[in-house]
Amino acid sequence: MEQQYDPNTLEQIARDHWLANNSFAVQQDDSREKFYCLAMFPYPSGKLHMGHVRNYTIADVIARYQRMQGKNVLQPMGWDAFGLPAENAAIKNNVPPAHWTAQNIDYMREQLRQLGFAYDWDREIATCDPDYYRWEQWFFTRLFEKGLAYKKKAEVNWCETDQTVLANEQVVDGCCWRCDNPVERREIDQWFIKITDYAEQLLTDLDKLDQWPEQVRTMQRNWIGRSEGVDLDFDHNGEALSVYTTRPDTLMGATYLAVAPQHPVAKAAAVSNSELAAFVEAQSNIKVAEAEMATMEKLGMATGQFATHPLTGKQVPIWVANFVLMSYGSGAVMSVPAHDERDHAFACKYDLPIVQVVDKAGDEFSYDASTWQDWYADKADTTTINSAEFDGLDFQSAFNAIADKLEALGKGKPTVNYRLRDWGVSRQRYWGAPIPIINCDSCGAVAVPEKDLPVILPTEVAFEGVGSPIKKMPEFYETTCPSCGGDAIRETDTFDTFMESSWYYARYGCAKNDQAMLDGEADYWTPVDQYVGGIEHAILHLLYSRFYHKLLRDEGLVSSDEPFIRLLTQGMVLKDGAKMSKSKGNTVDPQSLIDQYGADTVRLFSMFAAPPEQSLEWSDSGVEGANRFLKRLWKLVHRHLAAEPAPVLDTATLTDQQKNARRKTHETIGKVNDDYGRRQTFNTAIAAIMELCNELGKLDDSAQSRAVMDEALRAVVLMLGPITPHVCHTLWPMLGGEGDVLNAAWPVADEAALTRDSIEIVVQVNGKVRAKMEIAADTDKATVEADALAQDNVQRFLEGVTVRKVIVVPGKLVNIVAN
RNA sequence: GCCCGGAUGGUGGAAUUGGUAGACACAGGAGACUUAAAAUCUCCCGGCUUCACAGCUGUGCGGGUUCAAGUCCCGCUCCGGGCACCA
Repeated sequence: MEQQYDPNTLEQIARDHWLANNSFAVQQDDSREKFYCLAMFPYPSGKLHMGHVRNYTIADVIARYQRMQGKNVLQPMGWDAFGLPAENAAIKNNVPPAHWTAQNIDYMREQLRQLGFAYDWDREIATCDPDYYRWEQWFFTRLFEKGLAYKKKAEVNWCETDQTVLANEQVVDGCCWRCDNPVERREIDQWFIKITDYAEQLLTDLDKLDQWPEQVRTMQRNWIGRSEGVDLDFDHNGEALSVYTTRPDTLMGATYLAVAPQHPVAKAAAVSNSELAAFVEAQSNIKVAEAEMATMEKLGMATGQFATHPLTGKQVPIWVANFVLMSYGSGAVMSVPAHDERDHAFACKYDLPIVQVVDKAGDEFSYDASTWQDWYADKADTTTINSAEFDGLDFQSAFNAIADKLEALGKGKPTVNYRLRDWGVSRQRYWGAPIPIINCDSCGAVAVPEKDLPVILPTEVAFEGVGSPIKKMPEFYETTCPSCGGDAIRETDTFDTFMESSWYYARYGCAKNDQAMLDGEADYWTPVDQYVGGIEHAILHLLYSRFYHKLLRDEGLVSSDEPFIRLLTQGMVLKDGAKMSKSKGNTVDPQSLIDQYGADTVRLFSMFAAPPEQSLEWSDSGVEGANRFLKRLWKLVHRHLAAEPAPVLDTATLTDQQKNARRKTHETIGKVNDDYGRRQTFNTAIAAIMELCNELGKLDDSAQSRAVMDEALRAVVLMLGPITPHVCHTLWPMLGGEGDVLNAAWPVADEAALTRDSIEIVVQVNGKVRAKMEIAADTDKATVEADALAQDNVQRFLEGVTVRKVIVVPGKLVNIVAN
């Protein structure tokens, strides 16, 4: 054994060994329990950043740990290869997105290899590969046939100067990021998938995801936003003007209606009202993003139109309000300024009437229409007033009574509504999977037949200015209708990249199958047992994937209901308290660290610096510390092997020091196992192993001490195996381990080594620690109490006061309450 | 604006079910080894008081519950994630 720890040499040898033995390739094996461990695949942006290193190290540690538990572990890797940055790079560097992407993939694949991740590279996929996206296209045509995909008008950010659609991130302060001209909203035809048909399932199945962080489930629940309310009709010139409300109990307090600027009533009124037309027009210059809508100034204008209240028959004015969303509900709301904060602010601003219809008993609940108070919106312990026949009811009774009345009149019905909107999958961009639809003047939208799939995206393209090259390529879009054979135009929009990332996890199960999207092996591997990725994906990616999995299930392609059994959401990597970014100039390149210290040190630090779910503050000196620990470990093993071989362990003859070291070893095994498996707090597992190593360093060199050391070092190497696989691969055979450490059995704590003769008890007086005492582990409660009271320092604090109560927490502490 | 998190020494963090706040590291200080430096090893290390024993104080801020609160409850502040076309 070399005296010095030399990561560069040993890491290369370990990786060569894994490569030569194809150590991480796996097949279906029904004789063993399967474990599918997956980290969110990267966008091939150029090179790995620290966030990737952290993400993939966490997943690799879990995969290797599960493998040592004897499971058949699949851990694949691939590339989320379509997306906007490739187009930006194409414009900037004049290189086609396909080339840029391929280069990045090659570079990043090599970096992942250097980090020693246990991937089955035979299953690698890149979403820009036609062999991948052909199945996505095929599946879309299936959804189209089932009526789950449809076309409708939807708004986009439009730059008139560049004649192009902009992504939200390309709109800066309401202007185009390239030409700096104001952006406007524009309605265009787009494809949607009916995720709302699955809203209820997506909501109720969250209850099954008991191994997901509660916060993610809460976010998804809120995002889906199920509400129970009533759809009701006001009458507008003989036509029904439908609104949805969750507060039908306040219907008698509805004093006006508010409609979205795009609402037909608003548009119609604007025709003969130039002021209104100008207002509606002016409201179309805001970015298509909810945050923008919520923070902009709430503005409105009267349409001059009136609607008839369904119960009172009174005329109420119809206003256009810029905060009413056309895409939510019917694009119109009834306004009850007395009991809704936003309506109240709006009514005060525009001097609209406010009628209180809900009251609450108690002096603290006095009503003043000029000032908003939170209780106005309460639903608990309230009574209806000013509501004619509906007076004197609580929330639920009023809700039911008014809903029943509306239903009887044929003017409304109870409805369940969702905040969730259908998934818009059209993108007016080049670098994405072409939508497999042909538009024919006589037949309409026709799906590309299976035999003609995939619709291949041309890759040898030049970016001349902005706009998608395929929209200027007749050889791409000129085609014939599969239905009537006449001239037709191919769809030139491409899919949202969430379409690719919503099912890739399943495709890894049968990455090479060119006959089917998914097969039996894919069904064997799915669902993913452990999914690891950034918290920023808590809603969109994870919700779309859950939806897609149910679509795949309903197509008979998988047999499970949910794609990811256990989810670990990792925090971000920070430097100087801020997210690493090129613009801040605070990036750390993992490559130089790997070159300097080796992959094991980088992996060790990533896992040690913080628990996975928290953000991680980068520290160069911390990396050095991780490296120092590995050097110490190497030295500990070297010293052990340089001495006489250890005799057989004889637990009966151990000294107290040896017994303590051995107990520490087995306590550590127990703790580390819990930290890896249940808690997934790898930082505390590493700390415990460090503590053990510090203890072992103090052992003398007697024969039985060497036996204790031998057992302990083997346990340490096994426990560190998942985190620092290269050095453990090297040390394992030196310590007499058989085979590769990556296949070795995970250590199990010896219960017999854990017993203690004496324990330390803390003694408090009035909750403050006054003494600590060492007592026999089997001391009875009365004796513990007596011993505690007898402590000198305890007596000092009991002088002149009376003991009222003594609380004994067995094995932990005694608290003496006195005054 | 709305939804979801977070805040503990000089720094990263630990304290798992309400029971010893600061494990394990980093930085710093002192010492050993060395001609010297690096490396390595040993010791100290929240603040205040104290020769010492020990005491007081302390987990973003203000209240509360409890024998006992970093942990639970109420009200704030600041920081971060998401908000449907960044991925």
